[in-house]
Amino acid sequence: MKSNVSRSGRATGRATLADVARVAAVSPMTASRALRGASTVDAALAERVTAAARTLGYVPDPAARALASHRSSHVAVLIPSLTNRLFVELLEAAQHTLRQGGFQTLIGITHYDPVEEEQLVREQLLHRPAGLLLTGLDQSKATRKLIKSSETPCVTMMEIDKHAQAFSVGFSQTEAAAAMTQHLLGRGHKRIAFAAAQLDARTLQRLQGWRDTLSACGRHDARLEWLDQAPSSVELGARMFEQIVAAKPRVDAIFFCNDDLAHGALLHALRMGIEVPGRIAVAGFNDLAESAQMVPPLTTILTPRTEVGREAAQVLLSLMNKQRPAIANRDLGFELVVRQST
Amino acid sequence: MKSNVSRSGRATGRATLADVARVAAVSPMTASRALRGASTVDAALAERVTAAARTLGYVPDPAARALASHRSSHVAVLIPSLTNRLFVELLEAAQHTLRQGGFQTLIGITHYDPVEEEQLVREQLLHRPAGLLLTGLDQSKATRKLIKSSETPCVTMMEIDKHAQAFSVGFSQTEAAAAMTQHLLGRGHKRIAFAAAQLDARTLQRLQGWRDTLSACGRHDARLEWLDQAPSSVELGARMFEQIVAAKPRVDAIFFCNDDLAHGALLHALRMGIEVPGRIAVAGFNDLAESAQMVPPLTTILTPRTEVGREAAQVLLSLMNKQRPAIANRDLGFELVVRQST
DNA sequence: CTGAAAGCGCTTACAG
DNA sequence: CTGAAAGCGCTTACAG
Repeated sequence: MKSNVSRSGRATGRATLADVARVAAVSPMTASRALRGASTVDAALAERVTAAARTLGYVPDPAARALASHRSSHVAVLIPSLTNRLFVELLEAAQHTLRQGGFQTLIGITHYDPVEEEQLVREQLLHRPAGLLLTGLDQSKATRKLIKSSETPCVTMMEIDKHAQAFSVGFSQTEAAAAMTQHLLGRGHKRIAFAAAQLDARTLQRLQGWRDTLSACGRHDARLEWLDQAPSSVELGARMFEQIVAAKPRVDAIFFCNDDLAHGALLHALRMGIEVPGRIAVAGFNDLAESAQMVPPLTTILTPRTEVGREAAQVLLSLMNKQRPAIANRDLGFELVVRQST
Repeated sequence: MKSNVSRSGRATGRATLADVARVAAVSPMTASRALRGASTVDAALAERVTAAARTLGYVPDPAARALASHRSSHVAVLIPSLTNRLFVELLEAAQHTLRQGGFQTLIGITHYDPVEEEQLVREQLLHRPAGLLLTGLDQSKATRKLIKSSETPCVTMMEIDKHAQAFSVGFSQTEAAAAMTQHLLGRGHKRIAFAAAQLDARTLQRLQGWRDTLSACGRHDARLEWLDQAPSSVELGARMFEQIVAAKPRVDAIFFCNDDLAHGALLHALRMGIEVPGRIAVAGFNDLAESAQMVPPLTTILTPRTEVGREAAQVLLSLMNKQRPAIANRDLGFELVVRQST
């Protein structure tokens, strides 16, 4: 069969669409259409084409396709960080689903910075990605405009766009934080602090959920907002715990904006011999793998990041396939996981 | 300036090389060469070309370049897993360096399986990546052949290829494990177990380092090899710790093949009220961020994964630039970090 | 050192 | 429903 494959000076030796067409005795156009599953092709011809492609081991050249169609088989996934495991799991799920759909995943790290995000989107757009997966809804105006004018399908992950300006898959960060705060109140805690790092948009939404819930029952105290712009880490959680305990001795519960910080707090409590939850309760957010193993096991919010990554990729897949998804904004919810730390 | 940009029916509106050439009053070939930094171009002409490109905001079309040159601006990075943070840090460092070199990073997950790796390499090669970054040295014969015959530059990460069949950047897993075992012996521990999960090539090399060191002083006992093929996790570490303590009460130190397992062990010791290192010592491997925060802080091996990712990308960058790196195999070493758990 | 020609392998746009 | 022509925007290979 190799003899059917053209081999001019600059060719690669791989079977081309022209080879397939020749073997199937149709024009390259018909072969192209048949291989892309166009319904306008006669069934018998399509059959011959796919058979020929199979025999020749034909694989379309992505570069040629991209050049002619102005669309690649790459999807760019932009996440804030790879240090936070939340985003790693998001990326992993998205990558898996995209691969099954026949797309390659390009990664970009925004470092939680809308300006860097804009820069990355600009770069990616030059490569004409088939689609874009972004994290959160805090894109700059320029970013949105770039995407819109490029007509590149785009889905955002982790938050819900209530105004439905974009396709989004996520859950309500505010409601999740409110649910945790409500749980702490239900446990009888009176002075509930909120400790957060990084202070990205989602963290601030969690702060809002905590504020709203406590305000509603007259328990909000702005002095119990413990905010630090530094990146989140186990070590920072330990430090925050120590500071809060020292500065606000009457605080009886701390709601950390994520599990990493809460892990640090639990470990430091162990080190200082402070009883959790007896003396002070500790809650987290995300439910990372370690949280159930902590001493004591951590009460937290289970966030559906794997489902978010998968669903977002699925929605993007249908958009890239020129189909409008039924729901522009998918709310995947969250789950309060009560363990022994509260 | 927009008026200089060609706009036929199918064009994108972006400035093309032909536009640049026209403005610079040279041929497209000279423009092409000048923009790629070819030294064979007259300095004055090159200057005119770059000026024209700047004025027009010219950006080369990656698809066209790939189609004509059979080489894309993508580098595929294949790692075993995104669950193990070691590889995430490796990926992050490589991605960062590649981006600075003007390349985009495509990710592929092998799930520790040479067959899946082969499949991924095959797929990636169809897209004609500019280069390949692989993890470890346990590629299948077919994988090596595919890469070789495609003439794609390739660098492996994490291990050192002593036989120099490939370009590699890493360190000796065996020696690192030997150093830890030696440390435990030096602390006076007599019955040192080795507990491992996943059992990939690198884990087995660590096992070997432990075996060799103990055999050398007549202390090797095969019954103290606690091996489990399951993926590594904090939870599994806790379970292994419990099992070893129950089954082998005279074991006075456990060397876990990675920090995740060791974290689980330390947490479980806390839960069971077993004193570490008094009753039994615990050591890990990798030095993840949490290790210093554990109770007690974990003794472990600091592995240079960030440096490995960066250096490997750097070596690949020079290979893609047709330069041979000075050293085919870079040994980046490791560091024994002694804390309170041993 | 520079350039005219041809080609990479597809798809768009238009006819029929 | 099918196809001949042209084109996407670069680079290779060859001349000069």
